[in-house]
Amino acid sequence: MIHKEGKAVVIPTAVIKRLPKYHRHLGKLLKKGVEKISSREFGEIVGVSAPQLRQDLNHFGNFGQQGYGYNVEKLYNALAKVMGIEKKSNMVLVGVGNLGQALISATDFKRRGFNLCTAFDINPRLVGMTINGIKVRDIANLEQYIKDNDINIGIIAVPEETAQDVADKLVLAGVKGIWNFAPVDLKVSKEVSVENEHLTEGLLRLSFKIKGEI
Amino acid sequence: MIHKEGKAVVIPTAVIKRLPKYHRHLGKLLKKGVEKISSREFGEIVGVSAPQLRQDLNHFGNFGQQGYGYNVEKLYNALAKVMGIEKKSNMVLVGVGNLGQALISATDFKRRGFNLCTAFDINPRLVGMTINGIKVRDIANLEQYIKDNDINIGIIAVPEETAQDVADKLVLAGVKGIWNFAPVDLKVSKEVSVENEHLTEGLLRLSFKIKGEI
DNA sequence: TAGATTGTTAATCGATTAACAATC
DNA sequence: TAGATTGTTAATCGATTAACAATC
Repeated sequence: MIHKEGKAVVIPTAVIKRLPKYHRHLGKLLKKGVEKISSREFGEIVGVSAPQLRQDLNHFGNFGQQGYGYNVEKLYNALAKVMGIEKKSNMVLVGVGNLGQALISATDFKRRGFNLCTAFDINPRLVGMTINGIKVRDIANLEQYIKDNDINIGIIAVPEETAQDVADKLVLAGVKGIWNFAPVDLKVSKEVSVENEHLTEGLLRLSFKIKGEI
Repeated sequence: MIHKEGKAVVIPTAVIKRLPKYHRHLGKLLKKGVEKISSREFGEIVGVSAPQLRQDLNHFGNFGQQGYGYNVEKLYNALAKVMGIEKKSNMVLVGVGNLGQALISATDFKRRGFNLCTAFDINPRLVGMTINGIKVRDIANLEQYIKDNDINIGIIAVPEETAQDVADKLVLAGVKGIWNFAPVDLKVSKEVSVENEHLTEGLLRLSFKIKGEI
């Protein structure tokens, strides 16, 4: 629960969805050396209206300054804190197939405060290998590893059929969040958060837009 | 533009977002041999309310029957048609790095009416290879290939820095849609649709949910 | 026919935008 | 101080839910 001036506030889901985009663009501006930006300019960059941007940010605090705008670095750090990425999150990956290997090699989220500690697979040919500095372990050791290494996020990159099973194990071991790439709607106890990457859904939406707009 | 009873209707974006999920679950029900389903039962499965489900579907036609519910197969096919996947879409992939190779090997979207024809890369060590039956070609041939092979979707799996450049080339060659995996907001002419898979954004949302809900 | 469940209108809820006073 | 731009309230817009007549 977020608190603002002592009161508990529920953040609208629509706002939460936009925060990562704000953070990403602030990172780019920071890299470019931009010091300050107005809600109008920044709204244009991220594709939202200026009032919406101000509304969104004001759920978390008053980061701007009248007559000036927003300090890019300050806002960047504030949003990082809001999203809980100033302190790194430890993650494990389950499933070292093609997608799993791609995730091991991905650099984008490492830069954003996430730390992939190890990977697990059921395939004995993969177990023991080290890919891009990440050791692949036997899935039998999943629970113990999670408990011993302060892991709070599990990434699921296994086939559809075993995804729920892996999710159950992750929850049992005590992860707080699951980043799921299997095309399944996982059922987990409601203390655990799930974020689905149902890639094919994006492709179907694209198809709809193309074919529906003739 | 969708037409219903001769009138042009704009479909709310919120509805469009849910269609792929409906389609996926209908496919699963069909496989299970379920013949009919009520909006209440199906709503429970997909996680929306029964009235919302009926509202959503009625944007496209009256697929149900009072006192009976919906015929699973009929609805499945109707939605496939709505999303434009009864006729296969031809796609090309640009960027055969780790993620690109994972996409080449992905089976999920092949089942859903999408046909990956070939891949392109700039790296001479990859050009000429065949991965999982998909030939890797030199990116110099991108435009000609798209024009010659009735390609309407381009998949971008190249690094951030070159993504916009690739998008420009795809648009110039005449694709109608871009499925983008680079963490960039592409700028394209508005006749072309873009669907972004900004994976890290999902992870940041997950982090927010975990850290924000203490 | 009676029971079930849709299709659809009206009511509610939530999210976005407009407007402007506060203030740097 | 004057100009700029925020923070915030009120108005509008869009999406969801409730309710029920239509009908299989």
